[in-house]
Amino acid sequence: MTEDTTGTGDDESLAETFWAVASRLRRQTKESLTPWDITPSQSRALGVLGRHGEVRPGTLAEHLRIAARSATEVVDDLQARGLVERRGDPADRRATLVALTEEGKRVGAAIRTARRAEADRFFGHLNDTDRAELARILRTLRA
Amino acid sequence: MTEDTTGTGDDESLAETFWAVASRLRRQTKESLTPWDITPSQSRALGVLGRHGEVRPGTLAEHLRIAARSATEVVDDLQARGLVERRGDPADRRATLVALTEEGKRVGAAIRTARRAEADRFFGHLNDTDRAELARILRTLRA
DNA sequence: GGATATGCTGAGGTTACCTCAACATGAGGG
DNA sequence: CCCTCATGTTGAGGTAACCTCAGCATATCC
Repeated sequence: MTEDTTGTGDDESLAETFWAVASRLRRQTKESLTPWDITPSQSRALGVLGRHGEVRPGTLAEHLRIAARSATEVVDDLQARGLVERRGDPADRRATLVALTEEGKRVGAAIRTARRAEADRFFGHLNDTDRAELARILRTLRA
Repeated sequence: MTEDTTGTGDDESLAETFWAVASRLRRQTKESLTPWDITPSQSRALGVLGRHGEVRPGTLAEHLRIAARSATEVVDDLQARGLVERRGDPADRRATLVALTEEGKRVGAAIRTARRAEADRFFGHLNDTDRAELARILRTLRA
C-alpha cells in the first residue's frame, strides 16, 4: 500500500505533478528572458500593455491577478528600464495611465516572439491534440 | 494572425493560462494549510519524508527539485516546529539524516488528508476523463 | 459641503528560491 | 601515511514576486 516505489518518480497527486511542471516552466521562461534582463512578471505586464494599450495600474493588476500595490512595483521596474511611462489620466486626477514607450513596444514584440518559441519548445513535446486538450482543461480550471 | 480578441479572456498562450491556474492553486493550497501554520514547501517536504523515511538533506533536495542549500532551510523550519529531527548518518559522518518525529508523522498524515480534499475541490470541477488526461499530459511535460 | 469611496504608493514583511564559499569528512593514489 | 580531490552540509547574503496596512489626493453622492 505504500504506492510507487518505482525509482525516481516522486508524484503523489495531480497537484504534485502540476508543481513539478510549473517549476520546470518557470526556470525555462526565466532563462529565455535573460537577453533582455527582464523578469517573468515584467514580461507578463508588457504583454498586457501590448494587448490593451494604456491602462491604469489597478486595471493592470486585475489582468495580472495580483494586488494593486504589486502592479505599482512592476510598473516602477519597467519605467526604470524605460519600457513604459506614466501619464496622468485626464479623466480622473487621482489616476495614472501606464503606456509602452517606443522602446517598450520593440522589446515587447521581441519578447513575444521569444516566448512563443520557448513555449513551442516546452509544449512542443505534446502533439496537437494533447496541446488542445491541455488548453481546454486549464481554461476550465482557471475559472 | 493576432489570435484571440474574445473579450475578457486574458490569455495569449498556453503558458499564460497555465500560470493563471498555478496562481489560483497556490492560493488555495496555502489557505488549506493555515490550520497547521505550515507553508506549501514545508508540506511538500513532509510528503517526501512520509514516503521515503529518513533521508539526507541532499536527497530531499533532489526529490523536491531544489538546490541542496534550500533543503537545509526547509528542514530548519520543520525542525523548529518539532516536526522533524536530524540525526548523524552513521555511514558517513559528513552527512545528516532527516526523519519525521511522532508529531511530524501525525501532522503529515493530517495534511495529506486535507490536501487530498483540497485537490478534490480544485480538480473536482473536472470529470474523471479530463482529470486523467491532465495527469497524463502533465507527466509528459514533467520529464 | 461633509462623509465616504476610490486610486495610487510608501513602508515593511514573507516565501521560496538562488549562489558562493567555508568547513568537515571520505576515498583514492603514490 | 599523507596529500589531493570529491562530497555533504551550512553560513552569509541576495533576488523575485508577491502581500497588507496606512496615508494622501481626488472624486462622488446625499
